[in-house]
Amino acid sequence: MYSAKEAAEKTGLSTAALRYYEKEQLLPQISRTSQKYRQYSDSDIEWIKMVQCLRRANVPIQSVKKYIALLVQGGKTMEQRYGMVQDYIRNIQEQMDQLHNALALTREKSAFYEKLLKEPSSRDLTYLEEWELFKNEEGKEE
Amino acid sequence: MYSAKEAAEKTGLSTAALRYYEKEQLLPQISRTSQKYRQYSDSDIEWIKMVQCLRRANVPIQSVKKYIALLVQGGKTMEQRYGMVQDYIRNIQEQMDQLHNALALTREKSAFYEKLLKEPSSRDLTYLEEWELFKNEEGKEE
DNA sequence: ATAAACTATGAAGTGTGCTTCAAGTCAACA
DNA sequence: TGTTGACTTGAAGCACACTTCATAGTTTAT
Repeated sequence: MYSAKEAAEKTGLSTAALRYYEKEQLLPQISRTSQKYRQYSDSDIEWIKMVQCLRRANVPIQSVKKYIALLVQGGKTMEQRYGMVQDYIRNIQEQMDQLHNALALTREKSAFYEKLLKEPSSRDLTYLEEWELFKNEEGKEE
Repeated sequence: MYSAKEAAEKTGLSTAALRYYEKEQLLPQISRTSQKYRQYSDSDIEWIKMVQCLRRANVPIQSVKKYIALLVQGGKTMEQRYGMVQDYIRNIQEQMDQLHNALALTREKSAFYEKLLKEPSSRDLTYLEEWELFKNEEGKEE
């Protein structure tokens, strides 16, 4: 069993965030010592890590809450949960697509700068000139 | 040249968002018709799309603003901009890692549900049982 | 035994990124 | 001519995800 502080250290969340998650019902019942202090079990920590994993994929707290509510309701909600998980997967894939595009753009920019930084003459480019040059570079790729 | 509404349609942003971006100095000077209405050029639209690309990669507005301010200052800030782009790249890669993890988790969950949904007996699982089963499944993967 | 450190609670505050509102101007059509 | 409809502005409002604060009780170390 872990204290609030230990749980925070183990998960990388603040104790305030852990309390917030609990209040928002993203966590199962966290047991208490002598009716006062929270005690996080290993299983609680695991659960929190799962929530964190979803949160890092930008799943809204309300959605996680809904998923967990269904989970607690048990087996009869399995189809619904399956549906939610499918939505998560689609959403994550879409985000990866966007990141993929942004990575391509920034890598092109990076390569562009690397090239220009080798030519001292390019130091006097105005932003309009740079923009035009960059757009031409982009065009070349395909 | 495009009106506010047309620019909004072309970019998928609202006219209010376009004005907000302009106010926050994420866009170059947008020209005006007869001292009043905005006119977006093709080049403006391109610029907006670049901003959108960065925004979709969760680059904060203040960071885009800073990058653009450097860009306008010209060639002498090229190293700084190069540095910013490197940071963007690292950040995007980190986000992709997180999404990768979340995708793995959700795909496992999905596969788990697909298996369970084939067995009518599993309909009566409590969430604790499901959780245990799922954690065991996870362990198996490696 | 008392200070330092930790925990509790509810309520209020914060930062980000827009959206919505209020109040007015401008252009075009019926 | 007047009434839509698109545009303008600044200001206020909102959703989200926490964080911080004020206040108070508990535990631990010296």
